Amino acid sequence: MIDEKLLKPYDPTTTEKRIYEMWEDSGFFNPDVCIEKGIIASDAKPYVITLPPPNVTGILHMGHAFMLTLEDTLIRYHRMKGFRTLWLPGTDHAAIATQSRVEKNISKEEGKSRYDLGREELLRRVNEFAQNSHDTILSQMKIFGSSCDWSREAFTLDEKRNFAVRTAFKSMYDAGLITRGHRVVNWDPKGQTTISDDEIIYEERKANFYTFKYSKDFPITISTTRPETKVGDTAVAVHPEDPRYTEFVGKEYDVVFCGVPIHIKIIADNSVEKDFGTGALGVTPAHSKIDWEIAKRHNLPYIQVIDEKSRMIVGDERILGKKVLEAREEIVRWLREENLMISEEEVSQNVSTAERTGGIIEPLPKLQWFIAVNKEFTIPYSEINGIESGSTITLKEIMRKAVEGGQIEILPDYFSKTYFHWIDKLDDWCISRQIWYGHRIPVWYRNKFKIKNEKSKIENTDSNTETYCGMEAPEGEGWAQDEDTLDTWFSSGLWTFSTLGWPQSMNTLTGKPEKGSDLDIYHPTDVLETGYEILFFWVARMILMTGFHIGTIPFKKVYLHGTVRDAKGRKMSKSLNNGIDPIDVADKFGADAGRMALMVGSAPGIDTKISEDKIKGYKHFANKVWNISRFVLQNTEDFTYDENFKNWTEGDIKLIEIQNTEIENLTQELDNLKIHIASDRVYQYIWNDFAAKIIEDSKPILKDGTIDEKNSRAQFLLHSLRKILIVLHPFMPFVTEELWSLMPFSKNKILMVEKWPII
RNA sequence: GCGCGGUUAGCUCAGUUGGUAGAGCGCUACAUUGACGUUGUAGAUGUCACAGGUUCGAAUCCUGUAUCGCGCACCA
Repeated sequence: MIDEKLLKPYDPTTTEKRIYEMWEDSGFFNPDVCIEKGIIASDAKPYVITLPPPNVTGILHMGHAFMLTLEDTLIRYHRMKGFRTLWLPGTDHAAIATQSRVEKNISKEEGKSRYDLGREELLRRVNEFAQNSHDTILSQMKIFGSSCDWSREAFTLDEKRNFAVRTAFKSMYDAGLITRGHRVVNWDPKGQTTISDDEIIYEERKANFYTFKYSKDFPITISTTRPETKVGDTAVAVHPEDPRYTEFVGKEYDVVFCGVPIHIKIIADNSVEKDFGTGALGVTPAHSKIDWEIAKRHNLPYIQVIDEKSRMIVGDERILGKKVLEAREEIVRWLREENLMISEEEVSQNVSTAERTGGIIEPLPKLQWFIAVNKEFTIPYSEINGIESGSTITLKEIMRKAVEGGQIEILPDYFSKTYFHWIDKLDDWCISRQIWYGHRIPVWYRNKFKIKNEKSKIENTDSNTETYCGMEAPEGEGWAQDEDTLDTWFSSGLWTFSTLGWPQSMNTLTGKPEKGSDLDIYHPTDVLETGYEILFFWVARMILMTGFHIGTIPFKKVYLHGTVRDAKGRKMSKSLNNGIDPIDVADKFGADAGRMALMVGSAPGIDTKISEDKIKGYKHFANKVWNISRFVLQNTEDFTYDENFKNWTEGDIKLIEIQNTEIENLTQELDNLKIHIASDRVYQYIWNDFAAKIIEDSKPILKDGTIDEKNSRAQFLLHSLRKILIVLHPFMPFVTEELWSLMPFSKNKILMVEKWPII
């Protein structure tokens, strides 16, 4: 008898939740359980994906749904192929992103800042928010069918990961790769923290380009878009071979610039372009990275004239205490009044803004922690091609060699060029942040160390300051821990191995993981599937961290998916209100339909457009599969499914061959990570070949055929349906699992762990 | 400035070593009360951005141009 469910159209909403709970109860998301229960062989090859942990900043969006779909499809496929398949889930504390989000809420609702609340209370609020986000995110992931091993779930800020972070920091500190130093860094006045170069977003804006002289008697004209910084100038740099200026090189001048006495030395430096502006550059060492470098080369002093709140800290009532933009106007007015202004020109320029807060970056000299990417060290153990154990290398070389040597393959491959290009230009990574939510820097100071955020000009590493880096606070009186926290990408960089038991599972003698530990079995992981926008932030940092700490690679393949856009190709955003909520999609069309709509035709690296029409099409498809199943069952009621049936007609043998080729091709495409083609292929076969042709042709055979013909065709339909449900399952897990449970050939087994057809 | 992509049917996009152009959606006509509210069959629409070159043969390889986009840097 046919189950009554099948007589009605497929209804995903009443099905999907029940199916997910059944999977979860089975325990088969955990590869170790699969081995225990004999589902997979105990010596099966592992297949591992570590989930890029979603930020606990709110809810999942369509991009997350895309990521989950691609990964779940790969995971389900490999699980069915008999791999020891692990999909390790987790969430990311996302330091600045989360804290600034909560700060924004607090400011809006209570009008308070983080300093009003204090460190402890703010952290309490952030943790509460993070917990809520986490819970929402997990339930959303389940709605999309994600078959992760929840027993191994991790959080970038939990205790185990904190232990890993402290361990990692200390060993990089001991190797001399993490250092503290005074440099011009990217200061975000809005977020009140430094950020790394990669967290800057450039916005093109119009600006005035002023050309002027410091004073009437000053011999050289200079240009700038930021006159307010000129009160901090200590030199004018010209090109050594610029005949216009050679006579002045080496001379020094004292001038009073808008009430501020400044001392300017004329220097010659190769970095100055003769043809830009006047060919002379006013050097402001404290507020420009380039100028800082020039100043270092020429032993020039630097004078900080802007503070952490973007206010002037020098001058008289005209500029002192004023915001930089106001001060700029004052100085421009003064230049005009004094007839020092030569010209004003409107130019478009890139303004540096902070990714998370939108604040305009103010370069400031600050004492911060850095990871030195160009500094040589000895790597004790290495499995990376081209890097010998015990050789002297740099972190940059680890990042380069791991990809260059072919151990890590990036898809699409042209992104490796972008990757190398980025490495070439890479500078030291500033890892300290003046925010409270995150991993506290495991360093303690005593004696002359002054807590930051005082309005002191420069904190320094005096010889009187004792510095201690360790896993725990040092013994003795008077130690104070560094107030700062680490860049969130520091902990994410450890993600593939910190989630698998590092560092506890490392054997310190061999430098390798203990035999039989998770780290030993499941690392390196197979595929890192993530968005191309975090290639540098995350992918590169994981390669760096894994190479340094365990001498190997974090993953073998990097699959970079594109950005999910709306039907018109616009990014989905709150302000445009063009976002599609993946949960609404699951409600309205079913998660299966949403998954297919995201996958089909979405090649790696290419942005993908999604519309309700496309999703609707795949809801129809789910129902089509439902109806195919009903047809097959209804028309084979007089026959019993025979697993070992041999008496095929010649016509059916041909169809089986075609079908086998089809499955072979599908398998190959999945193995080659061509998910966008594989998903379309399975759709094409089921609808156009199987439903439209084979089923139509079966009607007369089943009605008027000979006994043998009828028998063969009925068995073929049943066998085909079985295979169709299996090969469609990784893509559309819910509807296929539900149908499977209604089939005569399912034998009460779960489709999720059924064997992929071997041909 | 350095680097990387895209340009194929009305729309969204495939096209895997060079061999007479593909899919979905949409459109047109016909059929169908049906396993299918969500069906089937047939059909139309392409100088594969443009111009050269290599080749027996180019959407595919090379050179150049246009145009859209992305990354990095500069931003005195």
